[in-house]
Amino acid sequence: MESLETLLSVLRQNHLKITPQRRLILEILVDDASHPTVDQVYQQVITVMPNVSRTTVYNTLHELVALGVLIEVQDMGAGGGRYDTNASQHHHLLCTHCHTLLDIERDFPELELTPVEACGYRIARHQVTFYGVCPCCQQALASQEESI
Amino acid sequence: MESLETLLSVLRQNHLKITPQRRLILEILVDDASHPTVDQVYQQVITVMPNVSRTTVYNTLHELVALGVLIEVQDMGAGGGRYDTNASQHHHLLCTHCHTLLDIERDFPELELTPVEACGYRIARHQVTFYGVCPCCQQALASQEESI
DNA sequence: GTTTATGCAAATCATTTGCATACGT
DNA sequence: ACGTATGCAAATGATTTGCATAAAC
Repeated sequence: MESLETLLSVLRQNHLKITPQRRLILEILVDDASHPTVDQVYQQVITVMPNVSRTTVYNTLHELVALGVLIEVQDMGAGGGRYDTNASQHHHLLCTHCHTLLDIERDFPELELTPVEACGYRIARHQVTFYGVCPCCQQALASQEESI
Repeated sequence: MESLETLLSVLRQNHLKITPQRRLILEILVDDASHPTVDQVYQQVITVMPNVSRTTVYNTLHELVALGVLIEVQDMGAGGGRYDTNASQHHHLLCTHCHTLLDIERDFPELELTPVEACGYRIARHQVTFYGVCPCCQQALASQEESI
């Protein structure tokens, strides 16, 4: 996880202005490891600065993705993309029912494509997503079946 | 890849009616391994049956996903989900610039989470996505830098 | 002082919903 | 005949865009 100072210095290096809104959004992202959606970030933002617009949240998140310090995570089934400040190589475990997303901090260095498989692509990284049902939803599904 | 007959029999087994629209959508999916978007399927559909509505395409794709014969594929950056008839275990190689998506037919059976890592999740499958830049976009990016 | 960011409102794009009609079984 | 699927139009929801004002450098 990046520190707030690291993120701020990335902004400075790229000649982006450090506004109170951006600083707040960065603080939220650093503190929130739960892969928040744009709206979840926005809701946290307006509890502190009620006048910040969604546009600013979108702008800032897009800039951070372009700078490579934020990663966009896909969550099919739940509307809207999610964001992850953890730019280090890590992987995901997704509950296909409630869409809870856990980080898997282990690396899988053995995952390499052969040159033939890579088809000339210059490969930058890889991401593993495990799909399953979390303990909560296992219970919910079990009791659902009982009631049939 | 499933054959058209296999898909039709899945529909029959689930008491879904075989309408001309559904049959056409299935034919298109079987023939198109390029992970089409909903809209790309729709565009192909209306070249043959111009009156088919987007609603019907959405309905059919959702039903096929529910039946497990279609898989929804993530593609961040390009608007709209994409669909993959190849229900077998396989992985993806995505160009982060043009969003071309290739199938990697190799399996990675060594990818297993320890019980501790799985946190009680009942894991059903895993999916590896390699991110990189395709040969086309490598050229485009290189000539872009020259012109600076 | 210059450049960039913000916030608003309107526009856009993908997807969903409600419902009357048409069709497959 | 029955029940489901279709197609339309309208609703929704997320994201993007244009632009005048405000703020950071």
